Amino acid sequence: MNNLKNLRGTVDLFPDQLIKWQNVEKILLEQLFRASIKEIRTPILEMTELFIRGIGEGTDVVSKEMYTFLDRGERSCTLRPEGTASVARALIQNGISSNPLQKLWYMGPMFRYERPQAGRQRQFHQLGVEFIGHDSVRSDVEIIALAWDILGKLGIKELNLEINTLGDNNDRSNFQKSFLKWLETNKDSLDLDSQNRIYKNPLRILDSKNIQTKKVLENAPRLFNFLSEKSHNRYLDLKRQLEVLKIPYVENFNLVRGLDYYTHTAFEITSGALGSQATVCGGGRYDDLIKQMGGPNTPAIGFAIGLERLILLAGKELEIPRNTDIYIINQGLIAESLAMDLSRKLRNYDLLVELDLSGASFSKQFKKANKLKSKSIIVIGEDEAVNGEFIIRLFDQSGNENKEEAISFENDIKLENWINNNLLIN
RNA sequence: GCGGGCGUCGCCAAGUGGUUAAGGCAGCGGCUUGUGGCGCCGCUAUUCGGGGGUUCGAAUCCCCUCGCUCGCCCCA
Repeated sequence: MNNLKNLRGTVDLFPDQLIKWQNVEKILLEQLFRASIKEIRTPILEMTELFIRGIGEGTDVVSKEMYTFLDRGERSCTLRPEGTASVARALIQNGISSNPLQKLWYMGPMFRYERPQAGRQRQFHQLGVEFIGHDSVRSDVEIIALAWDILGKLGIKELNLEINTLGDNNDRSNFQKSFLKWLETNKDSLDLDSQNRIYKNPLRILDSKNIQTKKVLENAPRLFNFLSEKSHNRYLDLKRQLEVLKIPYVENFNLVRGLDYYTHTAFEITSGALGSQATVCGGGRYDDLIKQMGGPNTPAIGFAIGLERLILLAGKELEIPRNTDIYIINQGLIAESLAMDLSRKLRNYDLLVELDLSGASFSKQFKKANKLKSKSIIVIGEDEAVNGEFIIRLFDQSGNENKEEAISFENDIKLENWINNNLLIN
């Protein structure tokens, strides 16, 4: 008995499923290309320290969800749980000042040790976009619009955009002082999880889903009231610009992202179709991160889209594979090499060509071609090998006689004409 | 990390203590020894996620374990 299995929370993807992945990725890449956003690739494995400093020690991601181990050189390594910290590190390390304004994207696997469920795996994939060095409200708007449009391009309906502002460092520490006092006096009315967060990560308490806690929080001080005039105006401007673009949003004053580095704008795009893992896209501004990590003072904003959740939401039309254009039926020693040679020649065209390698009877090979819904077939057997010409035939599912032609192995012009007239029309 | 549901062939499943574990799809072989669809015929689980136990007897009952799934938590 084979007891080798994939690790929990990881999956194997097979061709049938990957059609949808490939189609989705193709649309994503096209949108990013058109918006002139450039790709960056950073290592999947990084020093553990990077995430502790970048994401924040108090976060759940860092404190209990990382895949961390010692390598053979006794260095503590971690499989990346998200992409932003690595991008920031790479930019700082390679000299950010020579290119202070950048629009970047990345895509790839991320790892978090969590209990798997629908839309949540231990190895999952994210597309992330980061605008580095941009501090204008317009960059916030472009980031949000980009995320919104990408999801729209994939035909995903019924999405909700939630926005909030977290203010700058100053606003937040003013708020936290007052909030902490309030938490201490109201500690007993909070749920246990929230009580545990009071000193570790008080902001997250705002995002609690506990009904009782939610109710009590209604009387808590609001971050919004601690915003400086500048921060406040920034937020109003963001809303105004979103309205101009007719991007519908809902304000959620309790929206706090789970990673420590966010400032000002925070947003999430959710879908009811995903069950409890409703967030398909999350992002926000992180003006202090790069400086905190030892780089120059560089504002930035970004988002990440969860690809597994995106695949769940994307339409069925993206699951349809392209059918074979030409299926080459062949048998016999000479015929088989002629067939192989012809298949190579056919790769010069935008055609999906499959060479039958089974050596099975012609009947079997025909059945296979039929099963694959091949648009046409080429037959090469001993007769064809002797005569120096092959038969190419249009081939529809009904099994009726179809237009066919004998073409010499040397007559490339005739072959090309036949392809142009019969296969490349639409 | 905590709670609920589930686990029979590659996929979908019937079977809830009693001789050989239905059926469908897919796959393979044949009818057609070199020509498709459709159709017809045949083959494909010594075994019920894994391990232990109860019993004359277990896929069916009990325990443990693994996995999936839903919710909590967290997040994308």
